[in-house]
Parts: sequence; structure tokens; C-alpha cells
Amino acid sequence: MTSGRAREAARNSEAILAAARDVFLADSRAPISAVAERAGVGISALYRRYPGKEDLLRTLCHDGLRRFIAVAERAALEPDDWAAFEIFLRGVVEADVHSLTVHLAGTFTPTAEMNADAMRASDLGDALFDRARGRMRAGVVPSDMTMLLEMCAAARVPGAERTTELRRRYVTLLLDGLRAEGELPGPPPEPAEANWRWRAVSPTQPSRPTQPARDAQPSAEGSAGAAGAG
Amino acid sequence: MTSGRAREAARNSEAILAAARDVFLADSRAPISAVAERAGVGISALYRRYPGKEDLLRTLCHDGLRRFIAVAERAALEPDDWAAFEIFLRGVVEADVHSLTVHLAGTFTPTAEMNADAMRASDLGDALFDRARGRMRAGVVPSDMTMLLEMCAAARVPGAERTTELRRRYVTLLLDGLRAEGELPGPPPEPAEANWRWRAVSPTQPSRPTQPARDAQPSAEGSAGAAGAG
DNA sequence: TACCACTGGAACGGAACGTTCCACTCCGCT
DNA sequence: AGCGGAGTGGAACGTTCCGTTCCAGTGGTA
Repeated sequence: MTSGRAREAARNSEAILAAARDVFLADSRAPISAVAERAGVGISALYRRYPGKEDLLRTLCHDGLRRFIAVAERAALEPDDWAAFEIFLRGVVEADVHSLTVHLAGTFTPTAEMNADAMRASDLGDALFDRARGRMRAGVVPSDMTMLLEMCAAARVPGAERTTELRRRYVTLLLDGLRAEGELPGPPPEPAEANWRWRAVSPTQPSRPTQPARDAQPSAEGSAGAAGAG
Repeated sequence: MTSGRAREAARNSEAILAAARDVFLADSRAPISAVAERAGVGISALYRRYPGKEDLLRTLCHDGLRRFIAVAERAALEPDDWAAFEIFLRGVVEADVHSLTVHLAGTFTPTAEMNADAMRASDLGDALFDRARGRMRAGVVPSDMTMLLEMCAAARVPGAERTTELRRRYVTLLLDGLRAEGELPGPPPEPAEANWRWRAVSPTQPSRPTQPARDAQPSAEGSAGAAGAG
């Protein structure tokens, strides 16, 4: 069955997804042709699988969300509260899930299923956080995790492995900072603040085909029930 | 002297610079028209002052560099080593200097003066770091500061003041993390890694007029003698 | 051999953007 | 009062870029 042409098709499907991850991780506004080029396929191979760019982006992001959930569920199995939290944070950073969710947010209109998954991801993260709360400095909130994960994802150097290495370094530093003494200054981030990129598409504007998604800093509030899955 | 038309010109000059800061901070690839719009001026007002987009970007970045130097020099006056370092880090984050330097790097070809300033900035930062080294956990290097500053700049929410507030929060956390016990994992970042965005323009390609500056992750090495000025 | 699912990539249409250009305004000087 | 020109807003232009479509080729499969 899976031989010859069919095998090539399957390989291409995976190559496209992997290439898309690499390319859009490096630049969320990259052209679709860059994905095809990186995957070593033509553009048709891409359009055979996805109706358009937005769908590819959405699939990619949804994958990241699912990976986040998987990491969180795995971490929740750890009996020690702090260890579970640490496994969770390190796992999310390691899997580079952030860029696949927050960084891509706003470049497509999320599906209902995505919103559900996002909520589940948020709940899982909050649960892990609550378990570890007793070992953390006072005043830290779950939304802080979203921000910190976002900050971790900003650590970036040439070379994927090296980037991962360095991020491990800084997660360690952040985890230590979370256990330090003293309260942090300033009001903690609101959930809506931490997830502002997940602005819901306004109901009157169902789905602009291709929203270039300028990453400005809107003062708007449209954020929907999407999760803090960073 | 400064009345009427001249006054308007002066006001516009400042408005343009401020608008450019805001706009390019939010999106380093924003169109130049967005700057004009934000400044409340026409495009001509912009082109009267700068020969082209690249020059505006360069000026902006150089300004940031100078501000970085000013912050570092002011911090160096503090007699207590750790306090000086803390004032320095907090000051750089507060002034949002990072995005004006690292984030804009690569979008223009730096001038000789900029390189000199960048080197000076790097030296100042290293000196501050060395003074505080005794109070920090083992294994931390100056290039870590560049990365951490970059991470701080990634904390971003709608609203400039709120963003500053939250960054203060996370600088505190990072500073505490820097004083924690234990060594950080992984090889520390090389200076070249921390400053990879400052890739020098190859000598054979003097100056493409407008380099869109995709922010990909090149494996190239072209980084010049530019500084680790976060 | 005939078919056809699948592919690579050229071609297309349109949007975005940097830059130029021009008609107009109004200050400052004669 | 009248003029010159610095300064301005914004339309227009040419180019580049990009998402999408289309078509001819290819090679398994029957």
C-alpha cells in the first residue's frame, strides 16, 4: 500500500509540516514559498494539503497547543509538586511550544476546537502552578508563567540546538528567581494581558482571507476565551 | 527666531522621531507611512529630514545606543557594586533600549561611529558586570546580560506604561535569579552568539538600498565588532 | 499501455511599500 | 503689499513580494 508514490506523498506531508514549523518559528510572516523551498517540494504539494496559508498556520498552531497539553499532562504525573511544575516549564520551553501558539496568534481565526484546547491547556497549566504555589515567592500568578514563557522563547541564537541549550540555561535562572525571597513589584499581569495576542475576530468580520497580522500593540480588548498556553 | 514655521518644523522633527520609536518598537518592519501617520505629518516631512528609511532606522538605533551608554555611565557612579549593576540593568530595561538596538539591528548598515559607540557600550556593560560578579552565581558571563535584556524586552502587553511596569517585575525576578545558588547549565553564550543580529554587511555588497531584513536564524557568522549593547 | 494522482514551478493578479513629485501654505524679508 | 522659498500633505509611480492558480510532466498502478 504505502509504497512508491504514496510513500512520497506521506513523506512530503511531514516534510511540509516540519518545514513550516522551522520557517514560521523563525519568522511568523514568512512567505509560503519559503516553506515549500525548505521542505524541498513545490508549491502545489503545499496547496494540495492546505486550502491556503491561514489553514497551514492554524494547523501548526493547533499542533503546538496539543503538544503543550501533552507536556502538561505528562508533567502532572510527577508526584512532587515542584518537580512537576519544573518538568512542565522545562518541557514547554524545550518543545518550543510558545512560538507556535502565542507567536502565531492573530495570524488566523481560531476554530472552536482550538479554543477548547486552549482552555484545557490553560487549566492544566494553572493546576500545575497551583500545586507548586507553596514553594514560590508570594504574589506570583499563573499569568506570570505565560509572560515568562514568552520571554524564554525570545532567547534565540543561530542554530536550533544551541538555542535550546541556552533556553535551558535561562529557564533554570527563571525557576530560581521564582523561588527567591520577597514579593515582586507592580500589579501582576491579568490573564487578558498575558493573552492579548489571542484577540478574537470580531463577529461582524467573520474571516478576512489573509490577515497580515501586524504585531503592533493595540489597546483593544477583544481577547476571547483562549488560553494562556504559552 | 524659533517661531511660526520654524517652530512647527522643530515640533515635527521631534514628533517624527518619537513616532518612529513607537512604531518601529512595535514592529521593526512597519512601513514608513505608519510613522508619518502616527506623527501626524505627511510623508514629505519625513523625507525632508532623512534620505530614506534606512537612515531613519539608523538614527533611531544610534539614539538607543547613546541612551544605553548614558544609562551605563550614570549607573557606574554608584559606589556599591551590586547596586550599580542593578541600576544599570533596570535603567536599560526602563528606557526600552533593547528594541532600539538589537531589534533594529540588521535593518541598516551601521556607521563607523555606531560601531565605536557599540564597542564603548559593550565595555561599559562589561565593567559594570565585572564589578558585580562577586555577588552573582558562578558561571554567569556578560553575554548572558545581553540575552536576559533581550528576554526582558520580549515582555510586552498592550499599553506602554503597563509594559514598563511588568518589565520591572521581571527584571526583579531575573536579578534574584542571578544571585541564586548553583551553576547554570550549558555552555554560556559566546559574545558572537549574543550579538548575532549585528551581522556586518559583506564588503562585496556595499549597501543594498533597502534590506527588508527577514529575521530568520542564519547559521552565518558575519557578526562584526558591534557591541553587546542590549 | 493507459490512466491519473501527484508533483514542480511558471504565471497571474493584486497588495504593500519606498520614493518621487507637485500643488499649496505661510513665514520673513524687502 | 508683494515676493521667494522653505516646508507640508498626500497623490502617483514603479518595484517587489506573495498568495494562489494552472498546466505540463512523471512515474507508480492496473
